[in-house]
Amino acid sequence: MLTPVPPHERLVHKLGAVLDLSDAERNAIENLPISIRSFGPGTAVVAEGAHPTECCLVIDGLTCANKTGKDGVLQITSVFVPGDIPDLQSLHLGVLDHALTSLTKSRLGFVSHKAIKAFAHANPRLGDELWRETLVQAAIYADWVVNLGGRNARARVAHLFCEMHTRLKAAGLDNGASGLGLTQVQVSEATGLSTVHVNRVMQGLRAEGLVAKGRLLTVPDWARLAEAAQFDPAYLHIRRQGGAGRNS
Amino acid sequence: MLTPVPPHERLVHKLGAVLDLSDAERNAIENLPISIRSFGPGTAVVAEGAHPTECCLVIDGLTCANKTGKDGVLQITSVFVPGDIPDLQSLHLGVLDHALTSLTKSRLGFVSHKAIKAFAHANPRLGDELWRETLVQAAIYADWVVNLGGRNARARVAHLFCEMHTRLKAAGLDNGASGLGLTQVQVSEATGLSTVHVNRVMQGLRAEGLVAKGRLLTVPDWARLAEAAQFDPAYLHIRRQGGAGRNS
DNA sequence: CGCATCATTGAACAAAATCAAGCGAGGTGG
DNA sequence: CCACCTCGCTTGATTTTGTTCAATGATGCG
Repeated sequence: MLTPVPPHERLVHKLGAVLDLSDAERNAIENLPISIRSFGPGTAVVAEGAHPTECCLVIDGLTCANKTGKDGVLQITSVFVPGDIPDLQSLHLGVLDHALTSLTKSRLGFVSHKAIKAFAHANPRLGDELWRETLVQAAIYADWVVNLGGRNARARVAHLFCEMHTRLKAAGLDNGASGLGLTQVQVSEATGLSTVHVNRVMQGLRAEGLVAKGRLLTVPDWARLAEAAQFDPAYLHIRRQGGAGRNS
Repeated sequence: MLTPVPPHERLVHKLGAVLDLSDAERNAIENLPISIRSFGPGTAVVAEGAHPTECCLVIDGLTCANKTGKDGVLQITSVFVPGDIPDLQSLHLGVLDHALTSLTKSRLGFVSHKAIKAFAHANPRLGDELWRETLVQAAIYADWVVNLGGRNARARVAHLFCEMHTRLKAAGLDNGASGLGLTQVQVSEATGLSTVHVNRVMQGLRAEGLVAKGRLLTVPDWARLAEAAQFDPAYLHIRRQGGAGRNS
């Protein structure tokens, strides 16, 4: 199911989407010591409150950041696609104030903080780009605030799909990539809705022909879905590489 | 109403709360060229989509980041207290993907990107600290996602108050500081609730003795308010200086 | 086959939005 | 100084949206 992508490929793609990599830079990326671990769906990767000594790179599958309220309510705050580095912030903040959990069967790569720091120092352009990633991450959080605070259930769900679709595409995984796809429970945790309601909303979206049945990720009519979601990809700060999420 | 605080004082306090400033560093801060502008409540400071060439420092009053949906719904994504630099991200991201609006009568300081970059370069420790600020900002966004997605109206409003209280305290403005305080409309825009409902929720909180009448910001019973809000200040990443928000 | 996970359904219920006024304090202009 | 207007707060009635509870199908896998 998961094609064995060389882990460094993800980084090269990610950083190369913004910068023209020199041979030296490409080399530096490929020499990063990455240790790979596989996770089943719904498995804890890093716990809330941990003080990680390594950063984690998504290679295959989806991983999320989530927080658990004392009342046990789980809220997913962000979803990460291949090429993302979910806990980059811990590099400079020390603590991780949210948990990291795999959503699907996934492969993650781990790089020691030490190695990343050395890497960033030796390749300032790439180091800056990693920094920039944390800012983009923040922009995504901000948009989630808008999504949860300002939109109704239908738009929320549609917006999540739009974002995922656009980011996956930017990551070079145009939908085709099988194995991806969230359960309705996961969608509900990300949108702050009940499972039951997510189910009904999705039936609605399907009836309208905005999403396809099998497993999400297939978008029959991008324009109408984006419309329903009031989706404006600006906040993703994607530069070149598939641009801003045109059509499916 | 607004005591004329020397603008650099805010930065010294902010950065000094985390680092022991050397004389040279203190000097560098005080030599930053800051131009001050005053804004009435509810005034646009920077528009969404702008490409700012200067960063903006909150000196007095409250300022917020907000986005407007195409349907005209306004969502506040973050509130900034004196000492904060709301658009620090634009320094590296170029675009500002949200608007900046003053919530109360406020004084803001503007520093050119050029000056900040030179400053950060000349004072690496302080530059890093500015970077760190953007990460903390991201952590706050993430917590807002939890607040909007996972909590009911009462807890949402209470949580906002807890956050404001804690941040104001950390900024050295223990409540006493008059002139601060949000309207119920603004609270509703920040919590994603209707104005009417915010009103009712606040009446409830007052009846429970969790907040005082006059104008928010006075917290009669911090422990119970924090309890109602499920407030855990860890995400604010405040180090020393009033610690983590003990009692009012 | 039998278990586990995910999707779906219906009915009753709760939470919050909406609509539509009214109130009260502060500020402005006549 | 008072009338008037605006802005923010408050209220009640009603409707919408989403939740909860409790099952029941489906699908896939060992």
